[in-house]
Amino acid sequence: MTVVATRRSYRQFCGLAAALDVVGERWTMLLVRDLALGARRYGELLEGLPGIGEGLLAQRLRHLEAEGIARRTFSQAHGAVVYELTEDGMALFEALVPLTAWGLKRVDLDDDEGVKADWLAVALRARLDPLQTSGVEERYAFWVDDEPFTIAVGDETIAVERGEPEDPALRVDIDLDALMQIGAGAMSITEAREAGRTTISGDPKAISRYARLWTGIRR
Amino acid sequence: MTVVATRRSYRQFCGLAAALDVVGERWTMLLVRDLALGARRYGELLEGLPGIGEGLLAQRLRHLEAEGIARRTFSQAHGAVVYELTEDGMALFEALVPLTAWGLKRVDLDDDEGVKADWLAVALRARLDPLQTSGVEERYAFWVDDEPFTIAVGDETIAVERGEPEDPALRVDIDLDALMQIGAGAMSITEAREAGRTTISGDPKAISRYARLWTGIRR
DNA sequence: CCGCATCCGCGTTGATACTG
DNA sequence: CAGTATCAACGCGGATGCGG
Repeated sequence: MTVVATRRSYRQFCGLAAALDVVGERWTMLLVRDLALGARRYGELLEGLPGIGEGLLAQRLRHLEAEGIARRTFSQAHGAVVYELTEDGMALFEALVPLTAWGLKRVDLDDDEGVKADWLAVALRARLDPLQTSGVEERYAFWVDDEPFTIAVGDETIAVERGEPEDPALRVDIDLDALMQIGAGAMSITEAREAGRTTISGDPKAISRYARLWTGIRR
Repeated sequence: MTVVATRRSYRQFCGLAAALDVVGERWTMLLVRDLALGARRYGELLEGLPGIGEGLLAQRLRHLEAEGIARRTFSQAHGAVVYELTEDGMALFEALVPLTAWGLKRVDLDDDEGVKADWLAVALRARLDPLQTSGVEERYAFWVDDEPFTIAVGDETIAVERGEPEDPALRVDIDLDALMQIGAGAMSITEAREAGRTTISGDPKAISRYARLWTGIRR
């Protein structure tokens, strides 16, 4: 018979240790990252985490469910079972953004094996500062190659999702390689613009509000 | 001979994955946390991370060194080799603060009787610097909610134990939540005082000696 | 004692095969 | 497609050893 799974715990009276007791094991935080961009099916998650064992993914999902971080629901849109973050799971993702920003400096540009637009959306979110929002509720269309993303801005909140927004206040187009180089600090936005790698179109005031969101980027 | 250790990597173009490639393995983030409180000796780190294998600690330290997160130096003050964070290591610690804050909500306040108090004593001890002792032998009463601790100070020695001291030189009162927030950097001691979350009473000179013991804490 | 290196037993992980 | 079962390989924790 199976023995009771004695989860390994740091058992320290500390917020960081408590967080790591819950999401410190391999793949768990990346799973939260993938779910942060929207509801995902089991197969989509597998695809987004190359190298994870199938059994391990099932185990991690059950754990996130038990901890109230993710939720298993039936999606009309997908016509199938999907996993999505709870409110607390979203709060966790927000808490991971600074760590993501720190790690961005260490991304290996020459290792584009397995580049995915989704991961860039996360990187995108890590570079936008919710405190710079103007309070205006609006959405920006952000196209990376032929992949559309929505940047939804509200009062001190920013969400980045896959898909095209309705009624966008502006539209940004950029190719994947340029975005990678900008994110890693290897190219400035101005250089990308001059090289025709990116364009912005829309209401100038919206562009001004949008530009203010960016942090830690060479203009 | 042993084979070259092929470090396991997520190999994803993503800031979070890159960060976890560096500090995602077991104990590593907690090690950064402990180093963030000031330079520490090998033995002190071992004491602050109960359960870590001794060999593993050495391995993690070498890794943090190679990644430019920690530095191995000789400390005049300690009279021994110590490890300390680099500037980039400090930036990493800052990036962990929101995750710590998220995890604080999950710290089990109603943990089994002794466990809570024992870990509290360890956490307390980790933030006091024996080298800052004045040489005066005295004891401080440290009350967390309704739980009394004794901080016994001698000549470059500090011991923290459960229970109420005889003849204390001063008395500190603080509520558990405030103490954890201070430890996580989410609150300064001054803020806690102004909010009436903590009080110190006793001989002003003893208070001055006591205050000097604290390291790596926002006042 | 302190600061590690080495070895061993076991739990966790990764890849493949299998089932409804 | 959404998982489960199985097993080999790896990471980890504990004990031991060893020079300073």
